[in-house]
Amino acid sequence: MTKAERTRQFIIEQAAPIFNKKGIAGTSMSDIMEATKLAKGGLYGNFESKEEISLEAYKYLTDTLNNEIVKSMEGEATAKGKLFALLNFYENRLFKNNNGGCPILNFGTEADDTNPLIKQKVNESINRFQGRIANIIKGGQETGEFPKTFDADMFAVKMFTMIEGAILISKVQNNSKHMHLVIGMLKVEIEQNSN
Amino acid sequence: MTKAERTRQFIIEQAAPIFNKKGIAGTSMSDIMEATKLAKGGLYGNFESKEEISLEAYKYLTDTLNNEIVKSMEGEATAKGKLFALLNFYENRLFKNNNGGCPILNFGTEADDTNPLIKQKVNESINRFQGRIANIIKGGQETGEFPKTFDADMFAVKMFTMIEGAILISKVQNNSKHMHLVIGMLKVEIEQNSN
DNA sequence: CTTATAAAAGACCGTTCGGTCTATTTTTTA
DNA sequence: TAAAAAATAGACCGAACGGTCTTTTATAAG
Repeated sequence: MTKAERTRQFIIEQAAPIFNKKGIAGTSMSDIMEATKLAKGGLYGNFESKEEISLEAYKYLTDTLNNEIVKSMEGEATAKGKLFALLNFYENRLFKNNNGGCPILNFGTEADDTNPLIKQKVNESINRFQGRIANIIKGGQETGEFPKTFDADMFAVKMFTMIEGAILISKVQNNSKHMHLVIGMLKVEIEQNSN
Repeated sequence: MTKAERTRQFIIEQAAPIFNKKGIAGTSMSDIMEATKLAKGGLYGNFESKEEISLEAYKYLTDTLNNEIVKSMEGEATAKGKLFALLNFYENRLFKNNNGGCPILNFGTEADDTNPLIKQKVNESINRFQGRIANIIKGGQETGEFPKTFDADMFAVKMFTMIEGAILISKVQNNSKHMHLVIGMLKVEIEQNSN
């Protein structure tokens, strides 16, 4: 890893939570200069533009989230165990590290009417996250954990939308009350659909 | 209504969809000048700052949404009829008028880490919308439409979070597929909980 | 250790930002 | 319709914006 590669990665990691909190339009290059303690030359020597940094920041945020999710499900042998681990992860992570919440929610709402490139990336993230949930359920149907009548794709939509909605409410209300309620409801529904 | 009052209202109405699409940070006074065909003096003669316009724009967006919802439920005699009307409203409105989607979602995600005043207003909106759903269900329990075992507050949370999540996905994916799925699931659940 | 190369500093650029203020126009009142 | 009052135009302001470019500093190779 060359010096430039390390610096580039460092900039992305420092900028990511700022973009996630303040948005792309709301984040200035001087915000990133301050966070990284780098001057203009340090930033523009490693990136073409603010837009490029924001795109890399989004990728970094979702990749990190992805890795954390995979890790949280490690060691879970059953489909139900994986789903519960995933739900526990969302329930606990929300206010753990103060990095601005869900990047899909933050970047998605900003980009949908303004930024086609980011919008496309968010679209891919949504498909990946929802697909993961559906695949866990389908896996559970293979092993007989869940009945075939349990609609995996539909439940994935329900789970994903409820979690994102709960993140919105929890962030605005500064507490995890609604997140807890939502996670609780989802767990009940999974239990009810278990063999 | 004086001239100034009319102009003020006109500015709010023209600015509202811009803020809803581009966000507060992403909207400039020149955007509003262009939309209203007014010069600086016309805007600052009626408002203190951009922040004041954005606040009034948010109030206008949510008030309008509120009125449309009330109107959509007019003539519905039953609790179930009201809930279905509300669901149909969300299902149909999403891409009808291209005004940027749900202001609670848009302003909430932007304001949660940056703008305490707007954040507080969004918080109130969430309570109002959720409270309305819960009250409809509780009304239906009074008349015997719904069993007492139907948890009104919990279902209100579920309905609200699923709708907001579906708006996010639908906007990012440029189609109503997920909104239709979510509305369908919610209707099924209401039916299942009907006497 | 010297030298070629790579990376970062920071002065500088034009533009746009939110906002002010006076001159002018429009509206209202008498 | 004339005068007073209210409302808007638009020139102007300093600051901050994203971005460029030359100089300086740090790294890496011989």
